[in-house]
Amino acid sequence: MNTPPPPTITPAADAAFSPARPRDADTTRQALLAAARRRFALDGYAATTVRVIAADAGVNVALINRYFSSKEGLFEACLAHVGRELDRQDAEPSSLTQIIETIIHQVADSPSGEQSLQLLMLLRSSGDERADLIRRNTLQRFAERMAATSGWPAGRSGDDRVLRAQLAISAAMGMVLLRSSTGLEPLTSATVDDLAGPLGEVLGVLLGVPPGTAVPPRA
Amino acid sequence: MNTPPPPTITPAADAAFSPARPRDADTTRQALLAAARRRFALDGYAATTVRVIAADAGVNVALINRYFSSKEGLFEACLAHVGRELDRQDAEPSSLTQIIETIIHQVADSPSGEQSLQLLMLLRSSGDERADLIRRNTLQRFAERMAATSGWPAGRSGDDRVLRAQLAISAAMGMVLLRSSTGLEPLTSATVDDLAGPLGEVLGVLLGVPPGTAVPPRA
DNA sequence: CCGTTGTGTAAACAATTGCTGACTTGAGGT
DNA sequence: ACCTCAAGTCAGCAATTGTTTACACAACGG
Repeated sequence: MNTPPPPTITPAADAAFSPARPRDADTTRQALLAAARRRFALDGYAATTVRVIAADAGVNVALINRYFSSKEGLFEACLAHVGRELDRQDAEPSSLTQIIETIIHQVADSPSGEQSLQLLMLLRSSGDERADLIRRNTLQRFAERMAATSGWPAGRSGDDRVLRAQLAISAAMGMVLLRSSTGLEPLTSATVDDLAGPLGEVLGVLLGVPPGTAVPPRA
Repeated sequence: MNTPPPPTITPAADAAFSPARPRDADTTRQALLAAARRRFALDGYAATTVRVIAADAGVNVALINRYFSSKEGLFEACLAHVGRELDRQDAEPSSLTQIIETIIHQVADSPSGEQSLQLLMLLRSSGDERADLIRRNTLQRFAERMAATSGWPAGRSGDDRVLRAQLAISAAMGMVLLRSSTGLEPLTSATVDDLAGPLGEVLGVLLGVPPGTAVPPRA
């Protein structure tokens, strides 16, 4: 095959040498998870090879199969991690404007930052049924929590609120994806302050911020 | 390798038998382009194999290399096609609400419809420099045309208008992607009428539809 | 009628993929 | 000190990838 070198944005953690890595299974598991998460999120599942992940983590390839059974297993573990992280993030009930604030920070973060990677992972598919289920469930919980907090007055059906929440999520993820996968300017280089305004308006419109209530123009 | 069968949403055009396909080079070229476009858009570049594309088109694998030099070449051709199609689509200057109408129809179309596939292609990357350039240029033209038509009064810098146009595009593409790659409900099964409302509001906010001017609630 | 040219097919190639087995190596308990 | 077993390495397999090469078939001009 001659697939071009993966679109690696980040040349990977330079784990070229760790003079004497302590033999800790849990540490290497975390290293593999972190490396895999980044690669899967940025390059996609199919374009990511287990050898690259192992190299990023500074670990032997065989350990992926030892600790996660397969490439699929590693992918699922990444997805599960993102799910937990996303749940934890907005565990306590917060106000609508707080949620919007959170999302803005999540997506306006560097396109290759940890926050963005989490959202990107939810767009990546391995074609595996079980992995797709995890992904769908995570998105579903995310959307429903958002819909529950949305500020729509009575008269709007629950389904419509969930739909609008899902649209809000898709808008946020679309932005992150476009920023990370294409070098589109000025979008890619935009700062949080640049994005907070329009993004706040979009989320406000979708989640039903009362017309008067201005979304905080900047962080 | 043991990559699971590609996430093929569509089992592909059942080109199993064409009793006597006329030997027309141009026809097969188009067939390959159409099949490749669908696969690339829905499954991504890396997850799509040339053999599957050829099978979809009902032709031999070697013809891909004959007519497009390589898998990369075929991908570029798909991208170029999308670029032309997108340019053609909004060639004549139209009003802001017309543009919004067009986008709504483009994205609210079936997630695996031709219109949606075009947008999805712009999110797919092969890692090749030249292909990525085509993609970026297409997006750039698209965004700038949209920004030029946006209804913002003076006082807003040009850069901000382009940024907002790019955000509009990313929101639209995010929605299409989420609809096609996850089975998220009710988003995936939503009809044009369901989506036209919220989508119109989002695009209106980003592109500067004057507050009074209600976006047509439905097609 | 035959040959030439363009179109399509088949079989094989080298490279890469995910994965496995047998092996070293190291750390901790007694 | 030694022994044990988990942690890590290495070399290689079987399958799949993109691509190429040599060949078969159909149309068309002479």
